[in-house]
Amino acid sequence: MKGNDIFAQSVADEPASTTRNGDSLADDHGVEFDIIEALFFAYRDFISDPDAILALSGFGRAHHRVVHFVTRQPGMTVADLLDTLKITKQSLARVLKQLVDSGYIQQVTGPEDRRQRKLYPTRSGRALAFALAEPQSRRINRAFEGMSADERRAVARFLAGMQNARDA
Amino acid sequence: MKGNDIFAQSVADEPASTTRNGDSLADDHGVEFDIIEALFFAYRDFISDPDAILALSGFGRAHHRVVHFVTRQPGMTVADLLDTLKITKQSLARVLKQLVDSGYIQQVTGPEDRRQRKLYPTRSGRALAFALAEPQSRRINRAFEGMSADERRAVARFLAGMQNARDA
DNA sequence: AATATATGTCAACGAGACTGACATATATTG
DNA sequence: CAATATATGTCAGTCTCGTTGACATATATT
Repeated sequence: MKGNDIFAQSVADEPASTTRNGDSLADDHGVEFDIIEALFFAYRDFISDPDAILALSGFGRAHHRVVHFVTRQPGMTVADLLDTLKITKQSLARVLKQLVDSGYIQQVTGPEDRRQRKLYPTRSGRALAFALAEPQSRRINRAFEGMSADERRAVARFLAGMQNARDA
Repeated sequence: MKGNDIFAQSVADEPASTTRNGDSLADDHGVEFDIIEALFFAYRDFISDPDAILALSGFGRAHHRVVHFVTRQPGMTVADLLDTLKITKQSLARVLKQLVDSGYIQQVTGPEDRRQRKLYPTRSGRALAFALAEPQSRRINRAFEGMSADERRAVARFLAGMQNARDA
Protein backbone atom coordinates (compact mmCIF):
# COMPACT_ATOMS: atom_id res chain seq x y z
CA MET A 1 0.00 0.00 0.00
CA LYS A 2 2.25 2.79 1.20
CA GLY A 3 5.79 2.97 -0.02
CA ASN A 4 5.36 0.97 -3.17
CA ASP A 5 5.13 3.79 -5.64
CA ILE A 6 8.43 5.24 -4.56
CA PHE A 7 10.10 2.51 -6.53
CA ALA A 8 11.06 4.95 -9.25
CA GLN A 9 12.71 7.18 -6.73
CA SER A 10 14.41 4.26 -5.09
CA VAL A 11 15.94 3.10 -8.32
CA ALA A 12 16.88 6.60 -9.32
CA ASP A 13 18.60 6.87 -5.99
CA GLU A 14 21.30 4.35 -6.68
CA PRO A 15 20.66 2.13 -9.63
CA ALA A 16 24.23 1.36 -10.53
CA SER A 17 25.37 0.04 -7.20
CA THR A 18 22.15 -1.83 -6.53
CA THR A 19 22.42 -3.90 -9.66
CA ARG A 20 26.12 -3.85 -10.38
CA ASN A 21 27.01 -7.39 -9.56
CA GLY A 22 23.59 -8.89 -9.41
CA ASP A 23 23.44 -10.11 -5.86
CA SER A 24 25.69 -9.10 -3.04
CA LEU A 25 27.05 -5.63 -3.58
CA ALA A 26 28.69 -5.16 -0.25
CA ASP A 27 32.02 -6.80 -0.91
CA ASP A 28 33.12 -3.23 -1.52
CA HIS A 29 35.45 -0.74 0.03
CA GLY A 30 37.61 -3.40 1.65
CA VAL A 31 35.09 -3.79 4.46
CA GLU A 32 35.23 -7.21 6.10
CA PHE A 33 31.56 -7.98 5.65
CA ASP A 34 32.14 -11.72 5.41
CA ILE A 35 33.93 -11.94 8.74
CA ILE A 36 31.38 -9.63 10.32
CA GLU A 37 28.57 -11.93 9.27
CA ALA A 38 30.47 -15.08 10.14
CA LEU A 39 30.95 -13.73 13.63
CA PHE A 40 27.27 -12.88 13.92
CA PHE A 41 26.10 -16.35 12.89
CA ALA A 42 28.83 -18.15 14.82
CA TYR A 43 28.07 -16.35 18.04
CA ARG A 44 24.32 -16.64 17.68
CA ASP A 45 24.50 -20.39 17.20
CA PHE A 46 27.16 -20.70 19.87
CA ILE A 47 25.03 -19.13 22.59
CA SER A 48 21.94 -21.02 21.49
CA ASP A 49 23.48 -24.28 22.69
CA PRO A 50 22.95 -23.78 26.42
CA ASP A 51 19.47 -22.32 26.08
CA ALA A 52 17.64 -25.62 26.29
CA ILE A 53 19.50 -26.55 29.46
CA LEU A 54 18.88 -23.13 30.97
CA ALA A 55 15.18 -23.32 30.23
CA LEU A 56 14.95 -26.41 32.44
CA SER A 57 16.06 -24.39 35.46
CA GLY A 58 14.04 -21.36 34.41
CA PHE A 59 17.24 -19.42 33.89
CA GLY A 60 18.48 -17.27 31.04
CA ARG A 61 21.74 -16.23 29.51
CA ALA A 62 22.42 -13.72 32.24
CA HIS A 63 22.45 -16.57 34.76
CA HIS A 64 24.74 -18.53 32.49
CA ARG A 65 27.35 -15.79 32.49
CA VAL A 66 27.29 -15.43 36.24
CA VAL A 67 27.60 -19.15 36.93
CA HIS A 68 30.34 -19.40 34.35
CA PHE A 69 32.56 -16.63 35.68
CA VAL A 70 32.05 -17.52 39.32
CA THR A 71 33.05 -21.08 38.49
CA ARG A 72 36.03 -19.85 36.56
CA GLN A 73 37.18 -17.56 39.33
CA PRO A 74 35.81 -18.73 42.67
CA GLY A 75 36.04 -16.12 45.36
CA MET A 76 35.61 -13.19 43.01
CA THR A 77 33.77 -10.26 44.54
CA VAL A 78 30.57 -8.68 43.32
CA ALA A 79 32.63 -5.76 42.05
CA ASP A 80 34.88 -8.14 40.10
CA LEU A 81 31.86 -9.71 38.50
CA LEU A 82 30.33 -6.36 37.59
CA ASP A 83 33.59 -5.35 36.02
CA THR A 84 33.83 -8.57 34.06
CA LEU A 85 30.27 -8.48 32.77
CA LYS A 86 30.19 -4.72 32.28
CA ILE A 87 26.68 -4.40 33.62
CA THR A 88 25.21 -2.41 36.50
CA LYS A 89 24.72 -3.81 39.97
CA GLN A 90 20.96 -3.35 39.67
CA SER A 91 21.03 -5.52 36.61
CA LEU A 92 23.15 -8.16 38.28
CA ALA A 93 21.13 -8.12 41.49
CA ARG A 94 18.07 -10.05 40.33
CA VAL A 95 20.04 -12.71 38.52
CA LEU A 96 22.51 -13.20 41.34
CA LYS A 97 19.76 -13.34 43.93
CA GLN A 98 17.97 -16.06 41.99
CA LEU A 99 21.15 -18.09 41.71
CA VAL A 100 21.86 -17.73 45.42
CA ASP A 101 18.28 -18.60 46.36
CA SER A 102 18.37 -21.62 44.07
CA GLY A 103 21.56 -22.86 45.69
CA TYR A 104 23.93 -22.48 42.75
CA ILE A 105 26.07 -19.73 44.21
CA GLN A 106 27.10 -18.85 47.73
CA GLN A 107 28.18 -15.50 49.10
CA VAL A 108 30.84 -15.30 51.76
CA THR A 109 31.78 -12.20 53.67
CA GLY A 110 35.31 -11.22 52.69
CA PRO A 111 37.83 -12.37 55.32
CA GLU A 112 39.97 -9.25 54.96
CA ASP A 113 37.38 -6.71 53.90
CA ARG A 114 34.09 -7.59 55.48
CA ARG A 115 32.18 -5.30 53.11
CA GLN A 116 32.91 -7.63 50.27
CA ARG A 117 30.84 -10.64 49.31
CA LYS A 118 33.05 -13.28 47.76
CA LEU A 119 31.20 -15.52 45.34
CA TYR A 120 31.59 -19.27 45.15
CA PRO A 121 29.78 -21.87 43.10
CA THR A 122 28.16 -24.68 45.02
CA ARG A 123 28.56 -28.24 43.83
CA SER A 124 25.44 -27.90 41.73
CA GLY A 125 26.58 -24.50 40.49
CA ARG A 126 29.77 -26.06 39.19
CA ALA A 127 27.79 -28.88 37.67
CA LEU A 128 25.55 -26.39 35.92
CA ALA A 129 28.52 -24.40 34.60
CA PHE A 130 30.06 -27.54 33.16
CA ALA A 131 26.80 -28.76 31.70
CA LEU A 132 26.38 -25.43 29.94
CA ALA A 133 29.96 -25.35 28.72
CA GLU A 134 29.89 -28.86 27.35
CA PRO A 135 27.85 -28.33 24.17
CA GLN A 136 29.76 -25.14 23.48
CA SER A 137 33.01 -27.00 23.93
CA ARG A 138 31.89 -29.69 21.52
CA ARG A 139 30.99 -27.04 18.98
CA ILE A 140 34.41 -25.48 19.33
CA ASN A 141 36.14 -28.81 18.89
CA ARG A 142 34.05 -29.49 15.83
CA ALA A 143 35.10 -26.15 14.36
CA PHE A 144 38.74 -27.00 15.19
CA GLU A 145 38.60 -30.32 13.42
CA GLY A 146 41.28 -30.77 10.82
CA MET A 147 43.24 -27.77 12.05
CA SER A 148 46.87 -27.79 13.03
CA ALA A 149 48.02 -26.56 16.41
CA ASP A 150 49.32 -23.46 14.67
CA GLU A 151 45.96 -22.74 13.11
CA ARG A 152 44.21 -23.23 16.42
CA ARG A 153 46.61 -20.81 18.03
CA ALA A 154 45.82 -18.35 15.26
CA VAL A 155 42.15 -18.58 16.12
CA ALA A 156 42.88 -17.93 19.79
CA ARG A 157 45.10 -15.00 18.87
CA PHE A 158 42.37 -13.62 16.63
CA LEU A 159 39.77 -13.81 19.39
CA ALA A 160 42.15 -12.13 21.81
CA GLY A 161 42.93 -9.43 19.28
CA MET A 162 39.25 -8.70 18.83
CA GLN A 163 38.93 -7.68 22.47
CA ASN A 164 39.37 -4.24 23.94
CA ALA A 165 42.45 -3.63 25.99
CA ARG A 166 42.03 -5.03 29.48
CA ASP A 167 43.00 -3.03 32.53
CA ALA A 168 43.92 -5.93 34.81
CA MET B 1 23.60 -10.86 56.59
CA LYS B 2 21.97 -13.94 55.12
CA GLY B 3 24.04 -16.66 53.56
CA ASN B 4 27.30 -15.84 55.28
CA ASP B 5 27.29 -18.47 57.98
CA ILE B 6 26.94 -21.26 55.47
CA PHE B 7 30.61 -20.82 54.68
CA ALA B 8 31.45 -24.00 56.52
CA GLN B 9 28.97 -25.87 54.42
CA SER B 10 30.27 -24.27 51.28
CA VAL B 11 33.81 -25.30 51.99
CA ALA B 12 32.81 -28.77 53.09
CA ASP B 13 30.97 -29.01 49.81
CA GLU B 14 34.00 -28.98 47.56
CA PRO B 15 37.20 -27.89 49.18
CA ALA B 16 39.63 -29.80 47.01
CA SER B 17 38.54 -28.49 43.66
CA THR B 18 37.94 -24.98 44.90
CA THR B 19 41.44 -24.55 46.18
CA ARG B 20 43.41 -27.02 44.12
CA ASN B 21 45.28 -24.66 41.89
CA GLY B 22 44.70 -21.45 43.70
CA ASP B 23 42.94 -19.36 41.14
CA SER B 24 41.18 -20.65 38.09
CA LEU B 25 40.05 -24.19 38.58
CA ALA B 26 38.07 -24.59 35.43
CA ASP B 27 40.80 -25.65 33.07
CA ASP B 28 39.47 -29.09 33.87
CA HIS B 29 37.79 -31.92 32.04
CA GLY B 30 39.08 -30.82 28.66
CA VAL B 31 36.39 -28.15 28.43
CA GLU B 32 37.36 -25.24 26.19
CA PHE B 33 36.74 -22.57 28.79
CA ASP B 34 39.39 -20.27 27.38
CA ILE B 35 37.90 -20.17 23.92
CA ILE B 36 34.41 -19.83 25.35
CA GLU B 37 35.46 -16.77 27.27
CA ALA B 38 37.51 -15.36 24.43
CA LEU B 39 34.44 -15.57 22.23
CA PHE B 40 32.32 -13.86 24.85
CA PHE B 41 34.68 -10.93 25.26
CA ALA B 42 35.48 -10.69 21.57
CA TYR B 43 31.86 -10.55 20.55
CA ARG B 44 30.86 -8.18 23.30
CA ASP B 45 33.53 -5.69 22.34
CA PHE B 46 32.89 -6.26 18.66
CA ILE B 47 29.23 -5.29 18.86
CA SER B 48 29.93 -2.38 21.17
CA ASP B 49 31.67 -0.53 18.33
CA PRO B 50 28.56 0.51 16.42
CA ASP B 51 26.55 1.40 19.48
CA ALA B 52 27.73 4.99 19.67
CA ILE B 53 26.83 5.56 16.02
CA LEU B 54 23.46 3.89 16.46
CA ALA B 55 22.64 6.04 19.46
CA LEU B 56 22.93 9.13 17.26
CA SER B 57 20.04 7.93 15.12
CA GLY B 58 18.13 6.59 18.10
CA PHE B 59 18.53 3.08 16.76
CA GLY B 60 19.63 -0.13 18.39
CA ARG B 61 21.33 -3.34 17.44
CA ALA B 62 18.21 -4.75 15.91
CA HIS B 63 18.22 -1.90 13.40
CA HIS B 64 21.88 -2.54 12.73
CA ARG B 65 21.23 -6.11 11.72
CA VAL B 66 18.40 -5.18 9.41
CA VAL B 67 20.33 -2.44 7.65
CA HIS B 68 23.32 -4.71 7.38
CA PHE B 69 21.59 -7.66 5.78
CA VAL B 70 19.43 -5.58 3.47
CA THR B 71 22.56 -3.83 2.29
CA ARG B 72 24.32 -7.12 1.85
CA GLN B 73 21.47 -8.67 -0.10
CA PRO B 74 19.36 -5.93 -1.65
CA GLY B 75 16.02 -7.16 -2.86
CA MET B 76 15.69 -9.78 -0.15
CA THR B 77 12.11 -10.34 0.97
CA VAL B 78 10.71 -9.95 4.44
CA ALA B 79 10.60 -13.74 4.72
CA ASP B 80 14.28 -13.95 3.75
CA LEU B 81 15.14 -11.46 6.44
CA LEU B 82 13.10 -13.27 9.08
CA ASP B 83 14.85 -16.49 8.17
CA THR B 84 18.26 -14.88 8.35
CA LEU B 85 17.68 -13.18 11.67
CA LYS B 86 15.68 -16.03 13.18
CA ILE B 87 13.19 -13.71 14.81
CA THR B 88 9.42 -13.39 14.52
CA LYS B 89 7.74 -11.02 12.10
CA GLN B 90 6.18 -9.13 15.01
CA SER B 91 9.63 -8.53 16.37
CA LEU B 92 10.93 -7.39 13.02
CA ALA B 93 7.91 -5.21 12.33
CA ARG B 94 8.70 -2.37 14.72
CA VAL B 95 12.32 -2.13 13.73
CA LEU B 96 11.66 -2.37 10.03
CA LYS B 97 8.89 0.20 10.19
CA GLN B 98 11.18 2.66 11.92
CA LEU B 99 13.86 2.15 9.31
CA VAL B 100 11.37 2.61 6.48
CA ASP B 101 9.86 5.68 8.11
CA SER B 102 13.31 7.15 8.65
CA GLY B 103 14.20 6.65 5.02
CA TYR B 104 16.92 4.04 5.41
CA ILE B 105 15.08 1.16 3.77
CA GLN B 106 12.51 0.98 0.99
CA GLN B 107 9.97 -1.72 0.32
CA VAL B 108 9.09 -2.65 -3.22
CA THR B 109 6.28 -4.93 -4.25
CA GLY B 110 7.74 -8.07 -5.79
CA PRO B 111 7.65 -7.94 -9.60
CA GLU B 112 6.83 -11.64 -9.94
CA ASP B 113 4.98 -12.28 -6.69
CA ARG B 114 3.12 -9.15 -5.74
CA ARG B 115 2.58 -10.42 -2.20
CA GLN B 116 6.25 -10.01 -1.48
CA ARG B 117 7.92 -6.84 -0.27
CA LYS B 118 11.45 -6.70 -1.51
CA LEU B 119 13.75 -4.69 0.71
CA TYR B 120 16.34 -2.22 -0.54
CA PRO B 121 18.61 0.15 1.31
CA THR B 122 18.37 3.80 0.35
CA ARG B 123 21.51 5.79 -0.20
CA SER B 124 21.52 6.79 3.46
CA GLY B 125 20.74 3.21 4.45
CA ARG B 126 23.83 2.04 2.65
CA ALA B 127 25.83 4.84 4.19
CA LEU B 128 24.64 3.80 7.62
CA ALA B 129 25.49 0.16 7.00
CA PHE B 130 29.00 1.10 5.94
CA ALA B 131 29.47 3.50 8.81
CA LEU B 132 28.49 0.74 11.24
CA ALA B 133 30.67 -1.86 9.56
CA GLU B 134 33.73 0.34 9.46
CA PRO B 135 34.83 0.20 13.10
CA GLN B 136 34.09 -3.50 13.16
CA SER B 137 36.18 -3.97 10.07
CA ARG B 138 39.05 -2.06 11.60
CA ARG B 139 38.84 -4.23 14.68
CA ILE B 140 38.98 -7.34 12.53
CA ASN B 141 41.99 -6.10 10.62
CA ARG B 142 43.72 -5.28 13.86
CA ALA B 143 43.10 -8.81 15.09
CA PHE B 144 44.43 -10.15 11.79
CA GLU B 145 47.65 -8.17 12.03
CA GLY B 146 50.73 -10.28 11.72
CA MET B 147 48.82 -13.28 10.47
CA SER B 148 49.57 -15.18 7.30
CA ALA B 149 46.92 -15.74 4.66
CA ASP B 150 46.72 -19.34 5.84
CA GLU B 151 46.06 -18.31 9.41
CA ARG B 152 43.38 -15.88 8.31
CA ARG B 153 41.72 -18.60 6.34
CA ALA B 154 41.84 -20.77 9.44
CA VAL B 155 39.97 -18.09 11.35
CA ALA B 156 37.33 -17.90 8.64
CA ARG B 157 37.03 -21.69 8.61
CA PHE B 158 36.69 -21.71 12.37
CA LEU B 159 33.89 -19.15 12.32
CA ALA B 160 32.10 -21.08 9.60
CA GLY B 161 32.51 -24.31 11.54
CA MET B 162 30.97 -22.73 14.60
CA GLN B 163 27.71 -22.15 12.76
CA ASN B 164 24.76 -24.49 12.54
CA ALA B 165 24.13 -26.18 9.23
CA ARG B 166 22.45 -23.79 6.84
CA ASP B 167 19.51 -24.91 4.75
CA ALA B 168 20.06 -22.66 1.75
C1' DA C 1 -14.30 -20.99 -5.59
C1' DA C 2 -11.54 -22.59 -1.99
C1' DT C 3 -7.28 -22.68 0.05
C1' DA C 4 -2.51 -21.37 0.84
C1' DT C 5 0.99 -17.91 1.27
C1' DA C 6 3.33 -13.27 2.30
C1' DT C 7 2.81 -9.63 4.90
C1' DG C 8 0.93 -6.46 8.38
C1' DT C 9 -1.03 -5.35 12.85
C1' DC C 10 -3.05 -5.33 17.65
C1' DA C 11 -2.32 -6.72 22.33
C1' DA C 12 -0.05 -8.64 26.16
C1' DC C 13 4.08 -10.25 28.10
C1' DG C 14 9.04 -11.36 29.64
C1' DA C 15 14.16 -11.04 29.87
C1' DG C 16 17.62 -8.23 30.63
C1' DA C 17 19.63 -4.15 30.29
C1' DC C 18 19.43 1.03 31.98
C1' DT C 19 19.13 5.47 35.34
C1' DG C 20 18.34 7.64 39.71
C1' DA C 21 17.83 7.61 44.51
C1' DC C 22 18.59 5.92 48.85
C1' DA C 23 20.06 2.41 52.82
C1' DT C 24 23.46 -0.24 55.42
C1' DA C 25 27.70 -2.04 56.93
C1' DT C 26 32.39 -1.55 57.08
C1' DA C 27 37.03 0.80 56.05
C1' DT C 28 39.75 4.57 55.74
C1' DT C 29 41.18 9.08 56.77
C1' DG C 30 41.59 13.66 58.91
C1' DC D 1 36.67 9.75 67.31
C1' DA D 2 34.16 11.90 63.61
C1' DA D 3 33.73 12.41 58.84
C1' DT D 4 34.08 10.44 54.56
C1' DA D 5 34.65 6.76 51.23
C1' DT D 6 33.66 2.18 49.63
C1' DA D 7 31.08 -2.35 48.76
C1' DT D 8 26.89 -3.93 48.48
C1' DG D 9 21.83 -4.09 48.46
C1' DT D 10 17.32 -2.40 47.15
C1' DC D 11 13.17 0.26 45.34
C1' DA D 12 11.04 2.28 41.35
C1' DG D 13 10.59 3.36 36.72
C1' DT D 14 12.05 2.91 31.84
C1' DC D 15 13.81 1.00 27.36
C1' DT D 16 15.02 -2.44 23.72
C1' DC D 17 14.08 -6.38 21.74
C1' DG D 18 12.54 -10.61 21.83
C1' DT D 19 8.17 -13.79 22.60
C1' DT D 20 3.02 -15.87 21.77
C1' DG D 21 -1.64 -15.58 20.03
C1' DA D 22 -5.12 -13.81 17.17
C1' DC D 23 -6.74 -11.75 13.26
C1' DA D 24 -6.77 -8.86 8.60
C1' DT D 25 -5.55 -8.18 3.74
C1' DA D 26 -3.82 -8.96 -0.73
C1' DT D 27 -2.32 -12.10 -3.92
C1' DA D 28 -1.20 -16.97 -5.73
C1' DT D 29 -2.22 -21.49 -6.31
C1' DT D 30 -5.12 -25.43 -6.70
